[in-house]
Amino acid sequence: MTASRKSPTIQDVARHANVSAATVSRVLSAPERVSETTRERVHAAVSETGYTINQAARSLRLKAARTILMAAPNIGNPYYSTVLDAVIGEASSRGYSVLVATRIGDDPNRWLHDYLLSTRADGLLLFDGSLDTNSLHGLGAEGVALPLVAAYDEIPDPKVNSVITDNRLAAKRAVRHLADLGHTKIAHVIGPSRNQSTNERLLGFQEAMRELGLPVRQEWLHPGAYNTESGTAAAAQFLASGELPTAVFCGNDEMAVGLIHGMRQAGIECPRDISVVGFDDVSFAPYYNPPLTTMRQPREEIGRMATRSLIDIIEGGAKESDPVHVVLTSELIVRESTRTIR
Amino acid sequence: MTASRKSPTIQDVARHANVSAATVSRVLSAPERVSETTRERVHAAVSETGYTINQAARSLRLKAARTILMAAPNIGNPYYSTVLDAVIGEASSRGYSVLVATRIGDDPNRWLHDYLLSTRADGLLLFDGSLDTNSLHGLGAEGVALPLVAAYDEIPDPKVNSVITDNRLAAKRAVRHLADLGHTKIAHVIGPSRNQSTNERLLGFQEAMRELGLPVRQEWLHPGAYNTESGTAAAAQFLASGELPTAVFCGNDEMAVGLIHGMRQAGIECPRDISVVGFDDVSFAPYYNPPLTTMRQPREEIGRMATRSLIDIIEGGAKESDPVHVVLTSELIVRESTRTIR
DNA sequence: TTGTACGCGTTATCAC
DNA sequence: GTGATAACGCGTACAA
Repeated sequence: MTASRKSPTIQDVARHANVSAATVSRVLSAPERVSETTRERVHAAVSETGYTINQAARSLRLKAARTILMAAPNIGNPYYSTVLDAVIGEASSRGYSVLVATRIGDDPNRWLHDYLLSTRADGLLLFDGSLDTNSLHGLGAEGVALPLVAAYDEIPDPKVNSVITDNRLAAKRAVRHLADLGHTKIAHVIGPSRNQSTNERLLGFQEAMRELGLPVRQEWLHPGAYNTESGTAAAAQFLASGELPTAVFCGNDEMAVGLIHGMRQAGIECPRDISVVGFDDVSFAPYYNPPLTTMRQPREEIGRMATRSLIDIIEGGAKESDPVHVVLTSELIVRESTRTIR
Repeated sequence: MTASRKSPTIQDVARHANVSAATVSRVLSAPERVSETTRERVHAAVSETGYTINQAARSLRLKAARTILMAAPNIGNPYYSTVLDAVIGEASSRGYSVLVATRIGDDPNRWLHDYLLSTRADGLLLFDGSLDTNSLHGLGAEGVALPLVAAYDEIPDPKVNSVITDNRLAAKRAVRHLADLGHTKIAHVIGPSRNQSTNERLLGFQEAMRELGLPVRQEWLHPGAYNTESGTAAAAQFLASGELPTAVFCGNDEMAVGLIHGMRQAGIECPRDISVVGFDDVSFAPYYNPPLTTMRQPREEIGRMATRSLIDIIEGGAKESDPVHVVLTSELIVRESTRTIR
């Protein structure tokens, strides 16, 4: 209720404890370098005054914010939000805060400047596959080493640290699963084309089909957008294609669900009439009706590993020489949305 | 490739443009207060040097970080992630960054200190209903006005700004919908008890049942945790209760889905044998099988409004006198998981 | 073990 | 319209 008083500074604490500001600072960051008695006095003064360190001043002095930035295309998507959860867990356990940004806009360079080269964030966790790593790496070349971990897909630039999953291999395994069940008429719902993981999955699909000697029909390739709506649109497209595929490999679970929904509207039941494989194994996948067969992405693992690498890079200094490349494997989870062909 | 050079400061720009640092600062924040010609010269110097403002220094000087903090219990939950998406959208359109924190820990005071009273964030968006607003408000009383908007439920403390939904009313409407369909044996899957919205929904359920002259059976009340697992557990409990309810009102969609799944395992089909109403209308609700009847929460709206209020408070200074209280209404979305009783 | 003095990069204030 | 100057709060040589 009192009028808004200035928050206490390290000087105030120093006065309270009859020591210098430097000593207070030492108590807070290197307690062993100060005597037992003064340490106690300072601690008491800290709680008396309700002192909290001023992060802005600290960041200015240290040229580090102890904050990382996670950039994702759409945090409302369950995939990214699960990853974010893991990122926050790992980061905060190491004393880092997490800044989140979406919809990066058309000028990633300007944007990155704003965030990273401004003592706002010490490093970038890049989950946006639609971004060009060249323009990012260009930043690093300006003289400032940019701690960056890309965690969305096969990175073309080996200089960029990355945590990825084997999208292509995973896609092949999904298609093989369908083929093992006797399916030969297999369609694919593709993700957004700007996204690199999309392309890897498409490549895996095509590769598997070729290896199996199965034809890829253009009408059975639907360009989607990783959301339920495009799954439903895919269903409409396949329905209109004259002949119906007996199985569909979808680029993610949301599209799979949209597809199944759309098919059901037309009287085509999954898995009775059509088998569907999703991708990601989002939280509701096992609870869907039918429970979804899908490629599980180790989302928490991705978030954890990427964060760990990034902070290691930040703290270890920029060891430009040896970029980290982690490849995690996806797992086929067979549930009830796929079955042997009649 | 060059050795890591220091990033350019406002002084460097000033030298390049043959002006003082003060002028550069003015060009950046109040361009109209500087002549056309020097303005151009400064802009040129900015791009030549690749200058970016140092936010830490700026925050230190201004005592503001242009950053807000969103605290939520679990960002992996689709409910919060959708809200976060809206929060980020609104915040960035007003030039603010968003810091996200979960797992606040046992000492919210200390935690808030760290984040808020340290020029790291200018305000708090509180989505964690398990937190005690008293200890939060206590902070404000220490002399520092804490910009805070609580956005999870009916706030007991009228001094705290809030954006809420009418949970109790919404619960009543859900139950009435079931009763209108002829149901009298109605169960409820409750959310986590620490959460206040849970209690409001429970209260609404009980109130509606009383007004309808319907009995509330203890075995048909299941204490859940807002996740799919507890929905399945609820199904098991109801199955074991001797008599099965013909309808269930679930505290959120994830539990509804878990319940339907669990029931199906036991041969009880929804909506044939049991009607289910969820809460939230998460993204997959319309695509579930059966499409879920649910109370839609205006999640984006909640995120937007809360963020807007918070930033207004931050920028308008702490007008302690008139806290903002926004109540948004939920909407009943009737789909196919509910039907008239046989 | 502790204190002094300086600088991190910015903006507001006051002159000119 | 523009420049000089001080101050924001902290950490760290260096000195004692």
